[in-house]
This record gives sequence, structure tokens and C-alpha cells, in this order.
Amino acid sequence: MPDMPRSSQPLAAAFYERPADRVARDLLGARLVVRAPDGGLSRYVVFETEAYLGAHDLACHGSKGMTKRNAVMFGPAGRWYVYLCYGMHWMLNVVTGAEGVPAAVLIRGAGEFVGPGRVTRGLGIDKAFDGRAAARTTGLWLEAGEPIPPRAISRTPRIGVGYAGAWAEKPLRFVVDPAKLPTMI
DNA sequence: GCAGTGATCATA
DNA sequence: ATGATCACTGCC
Repeated sequence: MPDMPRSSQPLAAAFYERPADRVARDLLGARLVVRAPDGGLSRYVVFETEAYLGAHDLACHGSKGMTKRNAVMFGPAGRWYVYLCYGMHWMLNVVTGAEGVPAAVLIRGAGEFVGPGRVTRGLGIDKAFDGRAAARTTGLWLEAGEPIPPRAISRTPRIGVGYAGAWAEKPLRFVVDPAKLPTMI
């Protein structure tokens, strides 16, 4: 039986207690792990993220102050922030940075699921995870994965935040370009 | 290109 | 109580 690889440990709190753009970058290649009711684990490699930086970031929900919906963003890092968008799609975020700073990273793509609403639909994630820790105890967490070389990472403006003025243009979306990854097999 | 969908929030 | 908004998706 092989040793349990270090990468199967959940990412530690210190990983999340950093600025959201650093966390968003470093989550590329990480594995999103979900535990099924029967105890089985499924893992999905994260390939697309977006950073929401804090109260000064006009695209960030926290920029309008604390509300019942976004209160989790103001809390400690490493918790899930899940909310419903357009009445149909759950958005999965992980809170980052210092307590009191409303920052988070949106997971927009993982495994075979392309798009934030498809990730949550595919993994069965909904409001029940809002406010819970990204930890084994909650059945949904993140593990370190293979590092993604910088040349395989693209940065673009975030999707769907045109209302945010100059903040809509900031390159806070991070995407892995699979064609630029080292050859696998 | 745009309709669907409903919780959330500001306004009253 | 009401209306606008919305970090999207799927089908035209």
C-alpha cells in the first residue's frame, strides 16, 4: 500500500489567509474534493477561478457592505460562500484573507465542469454548504495538486461584472491553458 | 441574441 | 409590499 501522498491533505488555513488574487492563482491545479453520501470521494482539478478582493473592489459583493447573504465573506478564511445567481445557479466561493475583509475566490471550472453553475450542479453543491468550512468535516474541501507552470496560466477580466466600472477590467480571472501544460501520460 | 428563474436587497 | 438586480446557462 503506497503512502498517503501529502497532496491529499486539505489545504491549511494559512493557504486561504492571503489576498484573494494569490489564492485564486494558487488554486489552479488544486483538487476540489466532495464526499458522497456513501463515503466515496470524487476529485476535480480546478482550472478556472476569479478573485474578489475586498470592500474596495466594486465587483465584490462585500463592496456594498455586509448583508445577510454576504456575511460569510467577512468572516474567517477557508469557509465556503455559496449563493444563488439568476434564480438558478449556485456559485461556489472560498473566503480568503483576514477576518473582516470581504474577499473570496469563485471556482469557475473544475474537472469536466466548465462554468461556475455547472460545477455546483455537477457536484450537488447548494446553499447547504454556505458558511461551512472547506474541510473534511463538511464533506467538501480542497487539496493541493500538481503545480501549474506560470506559462500555462492566462489572466483575463472577470466574467459578468460589467457594472463594476474600472474594476471590471482588472485581470482577476485565472485560467489554465491545457495546451501549455507539460505533456501528461 | 435573449428568456428563464427566484432569492436578495433597497425603498416605502 | 414591491420592483430591480443578478460573479449564469441553454437554446433560438
